[in-house]
Amino acid sequence: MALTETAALEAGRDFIRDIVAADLAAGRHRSVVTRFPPEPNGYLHIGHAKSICLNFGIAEEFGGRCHLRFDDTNPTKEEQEYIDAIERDVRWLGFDWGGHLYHASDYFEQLYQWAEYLIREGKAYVDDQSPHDMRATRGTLTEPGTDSPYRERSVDENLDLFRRMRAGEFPNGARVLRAKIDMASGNINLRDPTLYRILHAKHPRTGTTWSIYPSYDFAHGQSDAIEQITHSICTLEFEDHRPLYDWFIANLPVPSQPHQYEFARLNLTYTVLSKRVLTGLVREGHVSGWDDPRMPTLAGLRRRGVPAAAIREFVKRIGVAKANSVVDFAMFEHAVREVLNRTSPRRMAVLRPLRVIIENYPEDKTETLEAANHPDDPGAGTRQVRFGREIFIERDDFMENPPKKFFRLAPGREVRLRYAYFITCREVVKDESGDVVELRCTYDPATRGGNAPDGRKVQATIHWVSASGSVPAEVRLYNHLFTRPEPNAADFAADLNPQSMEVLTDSRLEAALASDNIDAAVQFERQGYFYRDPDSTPGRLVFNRTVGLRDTWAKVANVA
RNA sequence: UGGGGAAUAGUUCAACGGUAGAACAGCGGACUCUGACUCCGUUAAUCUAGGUUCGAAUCCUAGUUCCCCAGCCA
Repeated sequence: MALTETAALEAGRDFIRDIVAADLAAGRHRSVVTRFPPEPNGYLHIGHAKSICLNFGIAEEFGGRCHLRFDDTNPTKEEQEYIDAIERDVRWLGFDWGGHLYHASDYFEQLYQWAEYLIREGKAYVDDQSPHDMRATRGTLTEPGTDSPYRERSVDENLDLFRRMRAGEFPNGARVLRAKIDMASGNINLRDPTLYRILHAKHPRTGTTWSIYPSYDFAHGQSDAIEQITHSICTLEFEDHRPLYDWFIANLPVPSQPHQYEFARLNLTYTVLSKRVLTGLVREGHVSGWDDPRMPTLAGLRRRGVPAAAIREFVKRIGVAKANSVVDFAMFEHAVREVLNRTSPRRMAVLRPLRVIIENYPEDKTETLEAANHPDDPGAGTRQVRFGREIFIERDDFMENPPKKFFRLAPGREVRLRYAYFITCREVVKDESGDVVELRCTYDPATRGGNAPDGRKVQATIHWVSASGSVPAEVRLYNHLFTRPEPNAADFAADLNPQSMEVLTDSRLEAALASDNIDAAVQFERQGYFYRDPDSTPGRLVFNRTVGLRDTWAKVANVA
């Protein structure tokens, strides 16, 4: 099938898409088939999203298909929970494998038959060496290995032993099946790699049917071949497995000839994308779970309020190449803001409230004012917000002794309450310790809705909620999980940011937020994008900050 | 002293022998009922040394630096 020009333009170009396009143009394949092959031993993270978008994206753009295949060859590490989570997350990201859901374990019998085939061809043997001895005879990076004393067993003996391995006659670790390639190869993967190991373990799908399991190398390429995968795309660390991948394809009667291509995995500043580390964070309780909003997992990002579209947009922007790289986290935040700015309804919320009494506003009066749901999109409609004599503003929006560049409320100064009135600060009320606890202000009734008939200007517009028109809430602010741009994965606990989560317990939200039933992030005006957390109860809303708005004032304030 | 890869603005990615370009970040400005958004401007790069060529980021040679590989993990 041909690639449409618009799809090509939108997709952008990278060396892998170039290869696919060239293969199609040269007629090497009639259509492209890719696959995303996760091992179900953890949750998917944003690094996987890069691979998912690449594999499913290429299939989409070139009119082919992409399979979801679980690489479930190690039952000691894999769990059903992960299988379920991975399917959910790929779907959430926006991709569809149609009927093409597969498992390496679907091919266990075929793989086994191919292993016997290699034995009969004299290209595989059962090795009785212990793991320790195998390591010792493998050689080093600079010295060749030495042949196993079991390397020249007869085909019959190998077959017998291998069948007995399958039958479960031997304990874990007693023997392995190895390919007979070259113990002196400069590529260590070719020094008689292990094809099967004995593992008396229950597999999530095959149960106790098997007591031997194929290695990644023996399973992956052949699974690709069975599924007629044309382009098997993986990360750089598999580059020197490619000769082995090709060796199996060349030496086995497989139904197709897939090729492997490698790209650089994603790294992000202030983030660790390693299953080992992510699993450690969860198991050691540094986070509340795989879906903790500080986690770079898709589940965590989703709970934080990051839309799938933002992740796709981010992946599109970072490109695909073969050079190791670390992407600035700001690039990710930019993609999130870009999508959310376009799509999020606006609301007002006061995170750290400061009480304001409007002295000239009648005690018993309240009124409703109209506020736009999205200032740049009239089609988004409006909502009513309640105003009254007692309101709350953000503590940060008042300074008793403002520096030159501070435009917001200060004693004697007039500002606009968004969509409401101009107010002027008349008096600052403090407690015994000198902390500001309340402001006494006056409002100008003529400025209703936020415009002064006399055309006078104010320097700032601030957000607010009224005491009677708001509900209390908990708001969770997140910062980087790690303190350093490039955390030490080997000792990740040392680089954890103790301030990665700040919980505000007495925020107040515009009442509409209590009844909104929006399953997406909302912009709290002037602050950022926030998403309702499942910890919310009917009586107490909990919101997560997805990402803050750009804050140039913070920069100015920091410099001063 | 083995094998496999990679080197372009601060960061990520383009440029496929013919004017080194974009995005993010930074800086300056305009606009603004969000110090947001948007818009405008601006700083800033070909790892080094040779060679081929009218012309090299691109081809060749030598070197430098960085990454991956010695699981019965993937």
